[in-house]
Amino acid sequence: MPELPEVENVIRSLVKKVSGKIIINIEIVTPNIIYNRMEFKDLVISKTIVTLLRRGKYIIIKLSEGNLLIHLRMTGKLLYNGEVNKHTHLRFKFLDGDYLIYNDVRKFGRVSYLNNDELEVYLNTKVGLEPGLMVFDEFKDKLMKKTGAIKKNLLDQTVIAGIGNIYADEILFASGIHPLFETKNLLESDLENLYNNIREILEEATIAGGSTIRDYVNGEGAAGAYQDTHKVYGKSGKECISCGCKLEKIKVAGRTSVFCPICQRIR
DNA sequence: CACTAAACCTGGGAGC
DNA sequence: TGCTCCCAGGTTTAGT
Repeated sequence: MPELPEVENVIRSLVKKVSGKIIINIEIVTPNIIYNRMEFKDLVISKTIVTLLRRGKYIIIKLSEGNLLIHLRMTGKLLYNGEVNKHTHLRFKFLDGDYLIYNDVRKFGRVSYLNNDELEVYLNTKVGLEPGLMVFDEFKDKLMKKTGAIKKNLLDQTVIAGIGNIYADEILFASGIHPLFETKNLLESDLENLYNNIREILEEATIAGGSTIRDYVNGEGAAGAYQDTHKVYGKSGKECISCGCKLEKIKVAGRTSVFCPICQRIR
């Protein structure tokens, strides 16, 4: 489900609500969701939530000691005082009676406890450039070290963090680049277009509350609106808004990719 | 080393 | 109505 704009909206919707809350109990319905499940309760109960941060698609809940690292994968949701149902796998109860639940239809998401050193090591090895903070030269250097198709490299979280299947397709369309275009053949002008579109599209999507295709809602249960702005994602067979020809669908790096064969020609 | 397929799961939609 | 098949905002691991 969630890519950078969605994860960012989860955090923005929750940070004021849960900061300062003291965790007094955790109901673990589905232990598989948690990595260090044996010690998890002992490590987390009685800690206070300091704040929420995002790195790529990861949610970091900073505690008075240590951190919760959460990845929502496809259908994970963090909900503040949300509805407990058969997809609720985790429930953090606070001293004041409020609570935070982790719901996930497909159970792909993961939650773990990491101390500050472990968190830093993990993020440094797994998570690449932050789109809103990266400068052009580091973006170019890191991307041009990769081989193969540009779409595969945009989805590589160790290069740029936070781009998923929706925004990769939207970014490539906005940049006029075919998803199978070889990264090594990108021109300087292509790189500039990509850099600008990555930042602009993710920022606009974040402001719109993210994209809700099916499941996504923020921490208060509110859907996003950016799906109304999508130009290619999920629109195979429809007309290109720019040239009017039919959008096509191919598989790249195992993911469905929609593009305009005229506006995104392989040069 | 690089790329692909399978695995992890459940549910919605299309087609029959 | 109901069954089967395909597909899904992601990542890791096993296999070629």
